[in-house]
Amino acid sequence: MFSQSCKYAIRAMFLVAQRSSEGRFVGIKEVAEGLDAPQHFIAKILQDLSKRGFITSAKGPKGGFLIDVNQRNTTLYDLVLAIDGNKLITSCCLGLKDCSEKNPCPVHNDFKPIRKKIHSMLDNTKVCDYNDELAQSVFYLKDAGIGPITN
Amino acid sequence: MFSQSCKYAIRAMFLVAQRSSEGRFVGIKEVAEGLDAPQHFIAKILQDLSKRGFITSAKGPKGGFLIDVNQRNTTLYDLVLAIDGNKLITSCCLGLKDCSEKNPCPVHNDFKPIRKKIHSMLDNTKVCDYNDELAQSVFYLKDAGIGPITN
DNA sequence: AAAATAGAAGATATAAAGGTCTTTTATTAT
DNA sequence: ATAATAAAAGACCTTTATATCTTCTATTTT
Ligand code: FES
Ligand code: FES
Repeated sequence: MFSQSCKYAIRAMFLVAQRSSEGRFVGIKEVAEGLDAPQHFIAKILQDLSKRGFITSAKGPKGGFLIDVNQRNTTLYDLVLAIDGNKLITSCCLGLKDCSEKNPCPVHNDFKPIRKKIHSMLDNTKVCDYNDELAQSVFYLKDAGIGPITN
Repeated sequence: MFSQSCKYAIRAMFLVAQRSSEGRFVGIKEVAEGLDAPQHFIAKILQDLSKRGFITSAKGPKGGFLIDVNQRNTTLYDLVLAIDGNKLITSCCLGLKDCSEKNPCPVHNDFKPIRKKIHSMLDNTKVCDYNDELAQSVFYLKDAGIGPITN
């Protein structure tokens, strides 16, 4: 569905949105650990998001990443569009070069409403929408560790 | 959404289902041309589908591929499952190792019904369901050629 | 000013997906 | 039988995605 970079980007944005909501910068190491993801790969992705203006960065001690007031309006679709492009929403599911009513593949009519739903869902979700749920562990951004063996 | 192999496989199955419905074998070259896809790549995919029993093959002159009466019940989900696995339907959209109610990511609840819809759609579509529409060019399996320039 | 911290940048490595090519084997028609 | 046909098989190549590593630069604290 999404590329690995895009999945990490979305999770990282959720995490930074939540942890930076009080104004502090969140270090890259903290992000990587919070997602259980490779640090350098996350760094690259966050730097890209920073260039695109979705996130604010600061170097040096006390530096890191932060999502400011304006950036809180970023939607998941903004992120997906920037990283993976619009192909998920606009390209033919079966790979025809042109997805349209003029040249529909056999599944075109079936997938159209599904893609619309995906699109509206992504478009209606902002990166700060789950700050509370994340704080309260209603939702997670990494897999729960291997718990006690439950025999 | 689907891997390139999977997209080709679905389109190839639709094409062979339609063109072999009168009992003749459809050559690999004809399939590749009918899909506007690389012949050797299609060959590899069809051979794999043949091994898995989704399609019947015959060597030599008048040989090719055919979908027999039993194979007409193959659904798109059968194909997707064989080629791409079940990750589209069962894995976390944001890449968590375990997608479940116990450890849900922030989009889990939103994506759950969407994935269910995709699954049921694929499960309810058989490879021979569009034989007529394909014959009548209601649906297409390759892009229409560059038509006359319409100034 | 010096040292420590932490992101920026880009080269490099690895793996997976996508695609091509050649040789072999089986079948049919002559 | 022989020649022609067409799939089977597998080696090989290319591209893209994913991940890692090293060096550089900016900032803060002491
Ligand atoms: S033409 Fe295939 S999804 Fe629209
Ligand atoms: S946990 Fe992410 S989709 Fe289920």
